[in-house]
Amino acid sequence: MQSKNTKTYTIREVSALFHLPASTLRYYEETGILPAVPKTSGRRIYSQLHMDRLYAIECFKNTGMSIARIKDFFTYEETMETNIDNMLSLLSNQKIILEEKLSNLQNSYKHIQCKLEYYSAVKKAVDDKRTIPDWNEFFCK
Amino acid sequence: MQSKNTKTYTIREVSALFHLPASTLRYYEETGILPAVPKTSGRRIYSQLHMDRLYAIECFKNTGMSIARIKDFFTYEETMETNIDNMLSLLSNQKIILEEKLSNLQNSYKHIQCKLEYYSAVKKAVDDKRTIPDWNEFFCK
DNA sequence: TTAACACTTAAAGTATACTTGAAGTCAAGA
DNA sequence: TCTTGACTTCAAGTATACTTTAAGTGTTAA
Repeated sequence: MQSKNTKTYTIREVSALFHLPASTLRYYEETGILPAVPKTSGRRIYSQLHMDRLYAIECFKNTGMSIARIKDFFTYEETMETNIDNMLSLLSNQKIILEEKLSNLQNSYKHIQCKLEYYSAVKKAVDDKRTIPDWNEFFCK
Repeated sequence: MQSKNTKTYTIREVSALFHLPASTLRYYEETGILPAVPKTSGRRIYSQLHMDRLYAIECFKNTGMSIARIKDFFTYEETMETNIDNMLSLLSNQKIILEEKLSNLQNSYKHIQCKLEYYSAVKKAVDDKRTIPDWNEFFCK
C-alpha cells in the first residue's frame, strides 16, 4: 500500500490529477478520510501516500460507499490487528452491494440502449413519413 | 411503452413491489416524474402506466440521472415530434456516462476484490503466526 | 356509533456531500 | 516596498433527494 516514491504535489496538481476541486480535497482532509497533509509555509504538500489514498477513496466512492463508511474502513485498516474481521465484513458487504449495482447498471444500460434504438427508428420513420414503429418490437428484444 | 393491462395497485402494493416508501412515491408524483395518479375516495390507484414509468425511473436512477434530468426526458417523450433530437442527445449522453460508470465500477470491483483477498491472507498469516504478506503481491495482479 | 386503520396534504425537517464567502497569510516579481 | 496571486481558515450556505410531522378524511370491523 506504500511506495518509496518521494514526489510531492501541490493542491493545484492534485486537484487537476483527480478532477476534484481544492475545496473537496480540504473537505476530505477535514472529514479524516484523507490523512493530514503536511504544510510548508501554510501550503499543503501532498505525498504519494495521499495520492494512493485518494485513488482508494475514488474507488470506494464509485461503489457508492459514504464518507462515513470510507472513514470506518481506513480506521480499521490503521488498527488492522484488532479490526481485521471488521474490515473483511465491510469489504465483503461492499462486494455484494457492488455486484448488485453492476447487474442493475447492466440492465439499465440495455434499457437505455433499447430506447436509443427505438427513438432513432422513430426519428427515421418521421423523416421518411412512415408509420412510427412499435416500442414492443424494441423492448427487451 | 403502453400495455392493455388493466390491473391496478394501491400505494402499499407499489411500495412493496418497488421497495420504495409511500412518501417517495408521492414525492415522485409531486416532482412530475410520475404522472398524476388518479384517486378513489382520496386514495391513489396506480395503473400499469405508472408501473412502467416507475420501472423506467429506477433504470434512470441506476444510471445516476437526477430527478430533473429524468423529468426532462419524460417531458421530451410526451412531445416527441418536436423533441426527438433532445431525447436522442439526452439518451446518447447518458449512454456515454453509463459506459464510463460501468468501467469505473468494474475497476473498483477488482480493487475491492484484491483488498478482500489481501486482508483474508493477512488474517490467515496472523492466525498461523506467519509474516504478514505484502500488498504489492496482491495489488492489480 | 365508535374506534381503528390506512391513507391523505402541506410544510418543515434531515442527511449527505460538498461549495462559497470573507478575511487573512505568504512568497515572488516590479 | 508594494502588489499580485495562490493559497489558507472557519463558518455559513447550497443542492439533491427524500423523510417526517401534524392534522385531517374516508372505509371497515365491533
